[in-house]
Amino acid sequence: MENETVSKNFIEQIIDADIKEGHCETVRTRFPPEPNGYLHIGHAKSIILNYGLAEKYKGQFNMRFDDTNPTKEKVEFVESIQEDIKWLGADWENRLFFASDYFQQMYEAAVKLIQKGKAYVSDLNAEQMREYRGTLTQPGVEDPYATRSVEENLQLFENMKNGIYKDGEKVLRARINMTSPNINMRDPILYRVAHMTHHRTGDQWCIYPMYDFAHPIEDAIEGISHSICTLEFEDHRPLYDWVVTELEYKNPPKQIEFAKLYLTNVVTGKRYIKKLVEEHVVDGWDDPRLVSIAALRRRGFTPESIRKFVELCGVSKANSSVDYAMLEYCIREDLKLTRPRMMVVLDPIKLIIDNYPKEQVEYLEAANNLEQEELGTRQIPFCRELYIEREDFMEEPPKKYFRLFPGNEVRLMHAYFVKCESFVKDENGTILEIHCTYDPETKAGSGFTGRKVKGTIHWVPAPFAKQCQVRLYENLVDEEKGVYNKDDGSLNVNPNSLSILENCYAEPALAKAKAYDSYQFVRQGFFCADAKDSKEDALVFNRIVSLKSSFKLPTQN
RNA sequence: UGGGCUAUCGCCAAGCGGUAAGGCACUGGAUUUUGAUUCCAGCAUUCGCAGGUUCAAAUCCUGCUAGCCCAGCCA
Repeated sequence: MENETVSKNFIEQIIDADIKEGHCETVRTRFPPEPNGYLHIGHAKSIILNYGLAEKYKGQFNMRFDDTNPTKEKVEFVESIQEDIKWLGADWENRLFFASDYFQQMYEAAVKLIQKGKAYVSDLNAEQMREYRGTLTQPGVEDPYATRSVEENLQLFENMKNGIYKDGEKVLRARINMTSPNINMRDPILYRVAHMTHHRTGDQWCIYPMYDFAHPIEDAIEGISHSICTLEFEDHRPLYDWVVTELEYKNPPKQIEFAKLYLTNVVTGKRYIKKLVEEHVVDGWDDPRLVSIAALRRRGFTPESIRKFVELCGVSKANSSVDYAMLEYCIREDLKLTRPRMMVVLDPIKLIIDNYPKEQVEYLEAANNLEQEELGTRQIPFCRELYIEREDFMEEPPKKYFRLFPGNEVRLMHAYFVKCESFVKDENGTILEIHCTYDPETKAGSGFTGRKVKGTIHWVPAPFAKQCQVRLYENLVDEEKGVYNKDDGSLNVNPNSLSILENCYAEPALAKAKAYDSYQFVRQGFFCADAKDSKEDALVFNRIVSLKSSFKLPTQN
């Protein structure tokens, strides 16, 4: 639609050059998670990046589970991950792969390296391995088993595969350079022994390839052109290239690294979230205050808003933390013209229209979205007793308060002008009810232009309103103190991250809200029916995000 | 103290030797049946710092400084 010229990110520039120079004919990307947890907003960046690149270059996007370590993986996660990616809209068509499907090829690749004299079996245990590896500043020392013959290595490796050895007893190492300044090149381990049942291959294998060996092979087998990963793998690139070169793949994939997406004031650490779940601070991994894909979905974020957000953030190699306000902007932007704007009173106070006949009810037609006519209209019953927002009335208003106060007239949205005549207080000074008179001539849609009124407030007809629960959210962690406690590294949890309002009143049309249905509640924000807890006769709404507001009550001093 | 990477507005981010895009946030002002939206205007003489090359440098060179990553038989 819009033809704004968006500058290309550095990855697109690399791809352009690769195509121009003939390094690759088609673009093929992949998203390769290990099924060991739930996906979060950071993964969304990678998914959308990889999928988007495939789309832009008319290539293909593969889904691949990097399941090379059975000690950490669960089928539960291979399911939730697929669900989340589908929801985000990244379509892998029929290309769903598992690294474990390539175990035989990886085994053969290892044999090939042994035959080339590029790999050997070592008996060093983990501790010795660490000692021989050296440190960041000291070079490593040659493995005493590095001199074994090809024949012996072949036999030993086969024994490893056949389950002759216990876990940790032997490993297969690449023969590269023990004195490399890059620790990853100091004869990295290619295969380890693990007598463990794999969630897909069962007990077929008792040796499993390491990431650095497996990943380039997976990419090469699938014909990936650009293997995009995060910055911490930069030091692994020489090894990645070593593997595809030694294995002599014809059009080897190219690894490109980008910076992860961090959001300000959110919790992403797995162990922190685990603790929050265990301590019941949050209601599971999909608690709406979290930023897992499941949590964002439950909160009411849309795939479009997440995609927009990732696009807005851009891609670079600079570590950065994106302001949460950017995410809020994206969801407001998506919902503002696509969702009905309804009236819900969160903190009710009764308003009685003294000059409106007691038993009378009239049905007012209201546009669902004044900026989007296609969204249609609805009928709202109007009668003598209404609820309005407690904060929309003040006995003694400050300057520039243009809501209800004694003697002032406001517009009831979609209805009439009402003027405050009196109010009732109890002995504690709490306002119990407000009495108004209405002017029949000011009916909405009547074309009345006799006078203007500065304030418009929302309302709900008391006898017809649906009582519901509304959940308001703030950051899970304290914005002032920072996410982590400086002393012990614990989380600075915000005690007000969740407010549950039980006594809210929604206009009748909201009774049909189903799981994930979202709306604008006029003057309050965007809300979504909670997928877990909202029931037909016990509605629960999550506030996705508030509306922006430049209104501030002057603080008394 | 080895190696790799990064530094452009409060937060992201373009820029690729010809004189600082854009978005978010923020600040005015107009319109408004949401103090929302929309609209219009403002928002880096300066690119981590210091030198150098050049008619010309955020872009090239040199030297610093700061931050991130690497010593799993994790990915």
